[in-house]
Amino acid sequence: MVPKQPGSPPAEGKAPYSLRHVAQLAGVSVATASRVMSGSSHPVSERTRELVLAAADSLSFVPNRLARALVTARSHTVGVIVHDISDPYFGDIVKGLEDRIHAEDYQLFVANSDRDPEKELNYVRAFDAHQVDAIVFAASSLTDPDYANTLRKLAASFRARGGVIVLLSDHLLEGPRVLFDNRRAAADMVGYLANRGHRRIGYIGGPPDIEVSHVRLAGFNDAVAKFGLSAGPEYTANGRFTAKGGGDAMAELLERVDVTAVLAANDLMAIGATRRLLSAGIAVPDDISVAGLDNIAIAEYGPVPLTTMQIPTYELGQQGGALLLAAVGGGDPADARLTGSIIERESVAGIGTSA
Amino acid sequence: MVPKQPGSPPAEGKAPYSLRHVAQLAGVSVATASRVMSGSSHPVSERTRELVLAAADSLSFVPNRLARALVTARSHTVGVIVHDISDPYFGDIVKGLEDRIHAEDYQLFVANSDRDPEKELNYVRAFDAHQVDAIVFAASSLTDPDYANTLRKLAASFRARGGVIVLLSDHLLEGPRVLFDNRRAAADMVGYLANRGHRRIGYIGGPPDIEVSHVRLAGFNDAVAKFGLSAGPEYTANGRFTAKGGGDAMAELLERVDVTAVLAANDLMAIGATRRLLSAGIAVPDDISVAGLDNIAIAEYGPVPLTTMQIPTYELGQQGGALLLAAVGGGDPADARLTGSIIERESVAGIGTSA
DNA sequence: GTTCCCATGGCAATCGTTTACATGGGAGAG
DNA sequence: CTCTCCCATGTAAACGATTGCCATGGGAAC
Repeated sequence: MVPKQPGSPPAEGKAPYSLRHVAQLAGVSVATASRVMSGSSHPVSERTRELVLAAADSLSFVPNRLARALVTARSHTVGVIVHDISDPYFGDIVKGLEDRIHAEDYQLFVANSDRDPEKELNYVRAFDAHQVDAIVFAASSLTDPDYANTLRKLAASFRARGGVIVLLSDHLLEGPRVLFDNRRAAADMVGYLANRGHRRIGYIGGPPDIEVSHVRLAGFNDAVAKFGLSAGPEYTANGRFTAKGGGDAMAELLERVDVTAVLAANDLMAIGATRRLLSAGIAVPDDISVAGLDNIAIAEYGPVPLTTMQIPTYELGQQGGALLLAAVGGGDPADARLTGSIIERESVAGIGTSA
Repeated sequence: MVPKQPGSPPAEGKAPYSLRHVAQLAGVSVATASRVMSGSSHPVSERTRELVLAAADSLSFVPNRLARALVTARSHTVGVIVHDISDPYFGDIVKGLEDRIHAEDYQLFVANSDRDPEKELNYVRAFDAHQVDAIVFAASSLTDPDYANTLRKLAASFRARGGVIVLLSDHLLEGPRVLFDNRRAAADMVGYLANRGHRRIGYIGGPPDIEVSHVRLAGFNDAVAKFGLSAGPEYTANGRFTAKGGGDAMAELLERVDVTAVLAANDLMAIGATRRLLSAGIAVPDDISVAGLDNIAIAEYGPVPLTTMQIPTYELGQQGGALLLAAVGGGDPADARLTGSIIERESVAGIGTSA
């Protein structure tokens, strides 16, 4: 490694200017320059400060955060692991997270796990190697048993280093979490329908082997009990989480019971159900009301603009960021629980009221 | 700073184990341990290598990439600046980019500019400070003049350091780029309609002050000329880039000319146009065919499943990643130009053919 | 048995910061 | 006019890796 002349012009491939150049130009020591640039609490006279600032400015000095991270053991970076960043659900979360932490001058690494356990573990290792201050798991943990063990070990060693882990969904790891209450979301939506006079409400659920199906069904049942609605297994039908799945389930329901409203486990199914009703000559919402959950982008543009529940994905990310910042700062923040808000469009009508 | 006993148990908040620990456990020097762990070309005997590897493994050693970056002047990180990561257009790009660079062990920083010049510049500075090896601008540059100047300066100093800049859209900066050919996309879509027998094709354009409107209109005109279609200003109408804008423009067009097909500058406008036709009792595609551009998620679920053109966003990101890797490796990669592919759904019918 | 070479490994400088500790000097108190 | 004390600054040791250069030593060649 060839020794570098202090004061020499910056070489290609190296940082254009370092603190040494700034210090030299300002006629002070590197330590003093550092204290000015990093906003240290160590006192520096006003005159010197200005000298340094002027020097830094004239060189367009950009401090090397990696060097700083090396000594402070804080990189001011955060890594987030999502299943698929092209999915707006995660995109929104990431946006909320990024907005929040950027306000405190943190940078965000993004990783796509593609739901592959091996890939996800590698990202955790990579984040660890890059000394991130925190890792955010935006999605639920996977079910592979080897993965669970390895992840626990990695998490432990990451934490030993001072790393923070935040969870935005159900997860096998411990740590500060912020969760969306799916059960309550479904219940609230049924409550909304009940408040508008509906007593016979059907439920179109997703595949039984997916966690969120269960949770939302439970919420549906909660509300059925709470409001004393017509109940029974004949009021629910299942299908895949697609428009077609929703349509088929709707058809099934139609044969069994006489409902005035239907709640679908997600918007795609709600849209499918709406289609099916319309093509059977049943008016939505005049004959049957349809409500969804999730408020995906399509919801507004389906056959009938869909009344549904917005999942606060942006807030999920934002709250996650807040938790993370608190924890990195040494605090022990409490978990957060978020609820959705109902988006009223045109697929739900009232019964026996003017609404 | 209290001097650290080599071999002492790792302290809270510090890297659990460093190369020193590994070296010590393996009974070799730090230099040798480094050579093994980093895959250096410097020869190390097989026996020693195994010793080191075993030691590293037993300590679950994770090399500190920041320290490495400091000396090698390569951080193995990349920053991408998008307008809005919750927009699937950018989400797809980021996914393609991330997938590509992850294969070479690079990590990706993501930043949301929100189309704010000041914010964008700050991100560039932050990325620079974090020593990213490359910055990817996923969107077009903004128009603020101060921004342009400052950005040029920042880019120059970033490059002086050895940084690479890649552009995924029209941009004031120079550098390797990969572009989606909007002009050709529009032309291809018109060609598709012409090939199915349409001679009188209308164009619903976006606001004149938006660059992409112009480019797509130019493509439309290219094809009109090439295929000798009915031409004239009466065949085009403009509106805002929304469903309503498309509907209004469609109505305008309807009053002026008698067309058998319409191309809209984007899918939202195409959907709006379709709605308007349908509510005027004009069948789509039987009376008039409608085609869009972009293939947004809604395209499939509108009043009539829309035939449109898919923008290869994922590939845009992927190619960007490839260019970046080549450039970081010291190469001078050629620009790339991508074209879309037509997604045939149900909004276009043939004329005088069986199709 | 001597010389030489090359494979292997260690020493130490270095990347760009931060920060504990040392130091000098001026102001205020006595 | 001294003696403190504190403010401002500097010196130098880290942080955890990489790598140029040198040292060593065993085997091959003579």
